Amino acid sequence: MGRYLVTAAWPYVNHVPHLGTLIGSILSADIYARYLRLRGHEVVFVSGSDEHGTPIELEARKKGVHPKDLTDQVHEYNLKLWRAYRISFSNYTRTESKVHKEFVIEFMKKLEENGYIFSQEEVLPYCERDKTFLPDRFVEGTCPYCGFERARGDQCDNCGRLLHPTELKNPRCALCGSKPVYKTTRHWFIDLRRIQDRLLKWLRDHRELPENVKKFSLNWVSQGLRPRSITRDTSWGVPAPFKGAEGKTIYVWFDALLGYISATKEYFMKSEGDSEKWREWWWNREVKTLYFIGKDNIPFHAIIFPAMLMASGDPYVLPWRISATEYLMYEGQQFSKSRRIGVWIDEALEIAPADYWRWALARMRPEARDTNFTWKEFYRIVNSELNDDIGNFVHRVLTLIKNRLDGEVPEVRSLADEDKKFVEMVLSEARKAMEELDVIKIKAATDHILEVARAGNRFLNERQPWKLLAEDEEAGRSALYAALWAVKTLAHLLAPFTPDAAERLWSMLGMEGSVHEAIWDEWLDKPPKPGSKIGRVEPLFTKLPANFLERIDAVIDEARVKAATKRPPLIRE
RNA sequence: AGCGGGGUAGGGUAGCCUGGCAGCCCGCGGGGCUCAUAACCCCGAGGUCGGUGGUUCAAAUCCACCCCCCGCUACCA
Repeated sequence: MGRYLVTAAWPYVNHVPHLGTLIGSILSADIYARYLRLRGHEVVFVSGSDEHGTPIELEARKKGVHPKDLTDQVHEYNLKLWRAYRISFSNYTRTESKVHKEFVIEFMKKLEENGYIFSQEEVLPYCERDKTFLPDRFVEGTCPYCGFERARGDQCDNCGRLLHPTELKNPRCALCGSKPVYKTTRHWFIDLRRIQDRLLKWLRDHRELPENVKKFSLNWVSQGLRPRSITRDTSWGVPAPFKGAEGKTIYVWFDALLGYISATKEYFMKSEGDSEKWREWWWNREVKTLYFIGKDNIPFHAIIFPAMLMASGDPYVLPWRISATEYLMYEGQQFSKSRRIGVWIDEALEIAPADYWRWALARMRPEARDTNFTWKEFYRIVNSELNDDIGNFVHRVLTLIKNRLDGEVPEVRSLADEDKKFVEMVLSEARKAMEELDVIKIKAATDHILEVARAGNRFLNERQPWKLLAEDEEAGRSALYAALWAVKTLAHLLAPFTPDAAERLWSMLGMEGSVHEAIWDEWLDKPPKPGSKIGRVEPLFTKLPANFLERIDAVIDEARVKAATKRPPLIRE
């Protein structure tokens, strides 16, 4: 038994998360956290709302409210959504929490004490009308290379050239359109150069990082790290604790990354009233830490975060595994809040239950390349995989036992050879699912779950227990017992993926307790208990209506309307 | 432009590290079964493995160059 700290990237709460955010970090992490618990490990699973930063400040300003009003509402709403999606957080907190802010301040002071912080003057674009410094991408203008009129200060979206805001012709503030001026300001930097060698060695020797993360990071670090600014001229955020930095805040990324630690601290404070216990997890080399993120986040988790931990001088455990997904596309396009492309996770729940989304998104998890979410694929996964393959197999077996054996799990002296062979095959698929999960191949694991159901269907067709029972009762009972064993195996395997359905199946099987507490290492090989009574049998899943795809536009519209009424006022459209 | 990832039947994917008849799911065509949620099972058709060149007895797999998609490039998060 080990200790695992599972983390999911913190959603940025300028809006409700979309499906890509869900599978990219939080749902993947949840499936994994559930899996680890089912393997008997001690798990702390944390995440939280990422609240600071310019985009939220501006969004709030646009709505005429304080940023905290906005993030209060979105945070509370997201909490409800995570519950609805059965995300099994130990703690889902926020960057505005007291524990977090204090932690960040202490941590930053430590970096300064250790000599990793220095300050330097910079000349940055400033909007006098909005009274704010503008991040590069908030300066718009005409691209000096291709003439595109809506080029951003960091990059031209038309020709792809990297730009600097001073290069833009007719520069203007992206918010109000007025011409920015340049003002001198002082910022504080973390000197990553001093950690470069340690970081390089750590990356090189790392055996658990996936290829894509490792290569990318090694390459980046070997090219030489530069100091990185960690303060911003804004009041929205964690106050920068450095001497002379009054009125400035910590750059949102550095604050958010430390949330993994502060969330753990807060968890033990809340659950055990212990404000020191977090160190048993973070200052402990035996603890394995996992990070579930999207591919755009690799540098922050594989370079900057470990660098910060090293620079602290404290014995922090460095990332053990970082699972970076590619992107989920929506019908061939990027999800986009501003262009209203995609489905948001509250809207999704108005279309299908959480279990269906959890399974479908796991099946579409972009593990190797960007993956396209299509309604056609969603429909196929729900109707043909969940219902036809899994749900119907379960239903076949349970109704047979209900109708032919009085709903009682049969006593079988010894399984017939072909039944034994089938059970062995089922258990071997379960082991394969575990092997895939052990290396965080979540999608591949679901293949083995489906294979159990498919093999089960094949087995029923071949053995025809309904016929056997009439010809040779003992043989029929043996076959049904084997089939039931497969159903029980499915209940275990489905638990991390479709927790509600797995639990319902568990009780249909007449099992006691919760499937989520049945540790696989102890339970998976256990045969169904003869004599126990099958509970009320009902379909595990139901299909999406046959005309679902035809009327998908209407379905989405209805879902949007319904979801909108439940949203807090500041994010209602 | 540089760096990382990816391109495999109509769609979704495995295989690539370590070369040996290109595997699986959906869809499609045909058949079977009747326990079950109009389900399930079997058989079949469908591939210039992004392109070109090379190494090799043999290349999806190794090498070189090129094309396309995504991400990052240090002030979006």
